[in-house]
Amino acid sequence: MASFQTVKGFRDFFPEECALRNYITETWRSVARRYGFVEYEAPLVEETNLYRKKSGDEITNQLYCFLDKAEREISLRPEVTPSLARMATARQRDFKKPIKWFQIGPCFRYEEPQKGRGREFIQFNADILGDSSPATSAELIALAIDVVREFGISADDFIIRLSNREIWNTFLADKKIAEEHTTTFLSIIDKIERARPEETEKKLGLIGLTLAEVREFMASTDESHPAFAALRENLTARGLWQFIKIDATIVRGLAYYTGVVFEVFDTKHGLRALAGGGTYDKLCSLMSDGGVDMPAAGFAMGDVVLGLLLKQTPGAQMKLTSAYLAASSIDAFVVVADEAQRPHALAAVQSLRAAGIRIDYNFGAQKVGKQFQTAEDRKARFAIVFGAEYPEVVIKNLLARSQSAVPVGGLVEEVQKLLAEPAIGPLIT
RNA sequence: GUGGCCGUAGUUCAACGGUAGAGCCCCAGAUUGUGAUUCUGGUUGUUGCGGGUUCGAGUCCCGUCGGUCACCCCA
Repeated sequence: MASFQTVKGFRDFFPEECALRNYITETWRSVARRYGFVEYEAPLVEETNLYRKKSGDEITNQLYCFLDKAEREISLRPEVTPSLARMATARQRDFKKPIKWFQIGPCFRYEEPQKGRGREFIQFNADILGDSSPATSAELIALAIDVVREFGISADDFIIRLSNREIWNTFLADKKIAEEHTTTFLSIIDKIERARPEETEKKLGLIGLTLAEVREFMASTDESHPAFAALRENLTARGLWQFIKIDATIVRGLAYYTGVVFEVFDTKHGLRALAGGGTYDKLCSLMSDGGVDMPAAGFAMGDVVLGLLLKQTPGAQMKLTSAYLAASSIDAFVVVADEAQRPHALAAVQSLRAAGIRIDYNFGAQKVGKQFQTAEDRKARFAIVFGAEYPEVVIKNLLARSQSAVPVGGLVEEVQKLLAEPAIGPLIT
């Protein structure tokens, strides 16, 4: 038994998990680029005050924070948006608007680990700054949809729940409710499906509302509401409106959202939110003390819930499996059948690798049968045998179980030619 | 931060309060130039850690660390 364990809530990435992580991050990156987003990165740690300034209690009591050797208050980043706002406002004149940026990297939250939640997770952030039109939200939602679909998760498997905080602002204004109650009110709405009705009624009563009138307003809010008109037109033109479900209870806890808010959920497994985001037009102004007033919108997607969903969705799992195979397999295994030929085999190993072919071999003398077994275990397509017949070498196709001999001088070209052919072999491996 | 369940070999799990075991994995051999199957042999533990009860604790009690699930909230 090892003396050390991982720190609570952190995880090891053994090759299988690492392949999953890489597959997820590479997919995020490729789809984001397809949408014209450019990658950036921010520090893993920031002054704790950066997060205090931006957020309500939700984030700050989940901060993974500590004092460094110079007694500075430091936090591991719980999210990247505050850093983004700091970076973007600091140099906003250097970039043409709209700024379309994405980021992929670990974030940390100090909370109790549970299903779909650790203290470390990898997050994908996509944000658009400097354009306040509904087209930004539409672009982000479209990106979120295409990212999820790229993993092999189909329209049956997920849904976007969409709302807009402005409909509640209008509602409160109509009811003559003071603006100071807005935050309290939104947190009641956020919990309305989970809390007991009597309690909700009581809390609403304190700010001068009844549950009945709130419910009536919610029931009357659907996709025909004017607040969604432009977004609906945009996403309908893209053929993506079918993924949207209007849900007025989506307000999102983070205090800084101002308009459109949305969350991505799976439809079959009751998992936590896959992704969430919205518009946050005031954040840049807040973070720059009024220096830069720049509209913004964005969303974040985490790797943990997504990974759970990928493993549970058949179409997604096939892609996942082939990504793992591609990450762990080699093209050919060099078998040293006669130790006297090892120097020649090593020379060939180097030549093959220089040509970009993935090659492995056994470090020391080993029975030929064992070497073939290793080649099989490594999912190599070919075994290349160096034996007494050198300078002839034998190339064996491990799937078709056929073999041929070539002079060593033509080995690299021959292997390249064979690898270019489609793999043929037993369907069941 | 609060609560439930769990912690035994690399791994999955057994073991009535009474000598810590099995399958798989791994290594070697049967098989000295060809992959399966099979067979044989072998390595591996301060039972997470620390106290307590007991003649005796993997087992019961307390604490602690970790895992897991839920609350809270969210990626």
